Amino acid sequence: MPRHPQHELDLQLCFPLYAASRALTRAYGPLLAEAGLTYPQYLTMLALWSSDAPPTVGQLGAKLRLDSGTLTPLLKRLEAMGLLTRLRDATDERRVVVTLTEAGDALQDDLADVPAGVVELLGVDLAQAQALRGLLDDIIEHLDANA
Amino acid sequence: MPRHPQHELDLQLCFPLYAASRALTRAYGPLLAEAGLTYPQYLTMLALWSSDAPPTVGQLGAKLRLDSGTLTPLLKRLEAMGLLTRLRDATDERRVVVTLTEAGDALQDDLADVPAGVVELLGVDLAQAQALRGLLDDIIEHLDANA
DNA sequence: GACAAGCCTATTGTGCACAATCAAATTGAG
DNA sequence: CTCAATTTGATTGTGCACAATAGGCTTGTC
Repeated sequence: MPRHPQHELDLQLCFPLYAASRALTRAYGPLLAEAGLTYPQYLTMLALWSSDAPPTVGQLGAKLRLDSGTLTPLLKRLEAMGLLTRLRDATDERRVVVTLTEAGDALQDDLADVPAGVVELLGVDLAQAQALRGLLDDIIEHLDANA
Repeated sequence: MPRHPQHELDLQLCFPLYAASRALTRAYGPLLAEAGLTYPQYLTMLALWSSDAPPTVGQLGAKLRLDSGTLTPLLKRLEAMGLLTRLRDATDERRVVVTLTEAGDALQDDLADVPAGVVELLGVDLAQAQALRGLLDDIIEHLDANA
């Protein structure tokens, strides 16, 4: 046992959060492999599918909380797959606008059945899922505010 | 908006879990940098501090749910820092036993104040923390069981 | 219209995470 | 004892994540 109770708490909170995130990534891996996507790539596509207008790399990064150092190579891979285009904004050449191709948009239909149910995959009921989401959103907001 | 409601759910559950885990890693980063540790290295040290006897790489991996491909280089870095030793088990030379050095054991005192309070860092109260832990543990178990 | 400040993306380097593969050692059946 | 199956850790290769740095673009101010 650790000599310091805070470390015990870390082992009981930080570790489960870390491990659960990786376990979910692993669980999705095989489901997404068919479409040739990794889990971060899938989350990126989700963010794009839920966007009203083609976002810039910066806007996408804000949504996913990822910086350009992570997003740029990831987006280049998705571009190489023909799922999106990366084009400089003509009106502001600092910006790179990410636009779904037809194939990128169509992919959400192919992946419609991938999460046969996240809730079943996670083994929680809807109330637990909502509670979890609420807790996680609060934590994200709190951690980012104090960053 | 996505055309498929499952994708909406993924965005509301998978993404927060993913983002919260990374936000926590980022939050610990500066605190651990003083001691020269990364967040995964810190979790590994926590696991070692809480072990009764020096574990093998495999046992440590089972505890942290990390495979040897991840643990081996991580442990080599901790060994290079003088925090632990990696020695073949004489009775079964397939096994590598990980043993804390005196410095490795002493480090937990240096880091006693690092999580000035995970709970405050996360911005949740104790009841929420326990609820979160319970949910995450269930999810980890469920995901691993169906792996 | 020139210039300083701030914004935005790319690049570089380190360190996980994991799948796939390999090699070595133990175990167990005959 | 012998050999095949299993166990166990290392190695290799791809793909995030992020800090630090650099450089280009725009904007606001004169």
